[in-house]
Amino acid sequence: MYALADCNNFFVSCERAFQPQLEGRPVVVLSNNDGCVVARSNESKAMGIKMGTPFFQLKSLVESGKLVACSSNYTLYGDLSNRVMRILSGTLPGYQKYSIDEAFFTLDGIAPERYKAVCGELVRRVRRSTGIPVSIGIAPTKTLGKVANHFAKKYPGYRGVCIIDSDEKRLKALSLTPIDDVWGIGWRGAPKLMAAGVHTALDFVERPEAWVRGRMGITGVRTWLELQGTPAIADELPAPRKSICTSRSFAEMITDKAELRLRVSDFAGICAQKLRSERSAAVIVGVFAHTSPFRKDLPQYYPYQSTRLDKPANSTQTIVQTALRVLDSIYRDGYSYKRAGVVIEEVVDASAIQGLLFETEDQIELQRRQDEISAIMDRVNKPGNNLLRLATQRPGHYADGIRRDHCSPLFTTDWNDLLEVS
DNA sequence: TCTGGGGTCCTAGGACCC
DNA sequence: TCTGGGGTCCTAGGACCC
Repeated sequence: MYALADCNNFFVSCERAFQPQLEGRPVVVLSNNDGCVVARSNESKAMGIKMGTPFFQLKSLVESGKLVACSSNYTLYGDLSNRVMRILSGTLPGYQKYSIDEAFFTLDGIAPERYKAVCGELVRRVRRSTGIPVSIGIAPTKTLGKVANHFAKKYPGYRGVCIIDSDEKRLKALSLTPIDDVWGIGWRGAPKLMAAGVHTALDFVERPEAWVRGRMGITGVRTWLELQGTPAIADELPAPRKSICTSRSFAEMITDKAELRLRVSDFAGICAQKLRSERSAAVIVGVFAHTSPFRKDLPQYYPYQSTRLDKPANSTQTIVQTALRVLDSIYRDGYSYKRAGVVIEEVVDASAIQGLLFETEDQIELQRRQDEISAIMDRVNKPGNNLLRLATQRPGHYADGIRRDHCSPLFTTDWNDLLEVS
């Protein structure tokens, strides 16, 4: 059996953990630049506020006190996520992190009659220790675990834990689950299914496999199997990432090449840091820059280009230099850039890099020095600051240039700022 | 005026091989 | 007049997840 633990309204719950006055009030958390809604409390969901709503459409609600809006504070959320996951994985076996706020577990070694008691106690302990409400769904497949989790969240009677462990419960749950709530059925697929008369998860599993295969391919069949109770989604080993991307929208449009180079340097520097933190190296470095798709009155430009390194690397200097070279080749004057990013497209194990056939002593020595400098940067810099940086990078906090007018303090990780001051 | 960021997997079609 | 069959690999785009 699988257990899926999922934090309720996670970003909102993180804000509430340190601002209890937000409890019971309609709250939303906004994306970077206070752009749009990325998390909602139950109260703001009940007001009809949708995921992705642009913040400017909600300003009057906030100004009249009917809604509280928080800028996103990912340093805080990341820290609370670690605390929650530590507690969960200390008790349940088979930990597989799925996202910042949810993880799958297996229940191997726990007697089935104790599932409810063990998970119920865990829900209470996470709440008590971190302030974060979490729900647990238990079922024979991951997709059914998601279904069970929905019920655990929606109905207080479950006290945070819902189990699907019989065919009777499974079919009852599927009949009560709208097809667009099913994990794996996206916003494009759901309308098509509904047009074909499939409105609930039960309608879906009653269709023949060939019907599903023809319309939705192999991924649809997997979801179909999982809903029958047959596992079809593998347990992923914690594989290293295959690509890494650091990108941001800008608070203001950028029309100046020098300014754009500073931003791209920052993004490349963060990519290099991420690579080193997981002992990986980059083979392909790509850069994109976008104009705003919402400004139909301005000329649009969406270039992306990448380049292959002679030898995989993860030093800040190499990644930044390479990214800037790519930027120089795609940059065109006369456009207002709203967003840019650096993408590492091929990630390899840093401990197994092959040397070049005709590499000179000088090249080897240069790389050794760059790696040493990067190692020092990693020791001094903490997530969210770049105290030690290249001259092509911007001074200051990584969040500079990102609008966040409603940001909470770094309640749990304020030592970053203390270090910066010292 | 104002609209996020970071991933994975699958598929179809083209290029290439024999 | 008549023009094969069977593979692999790569890529771009679509779909999905949070």
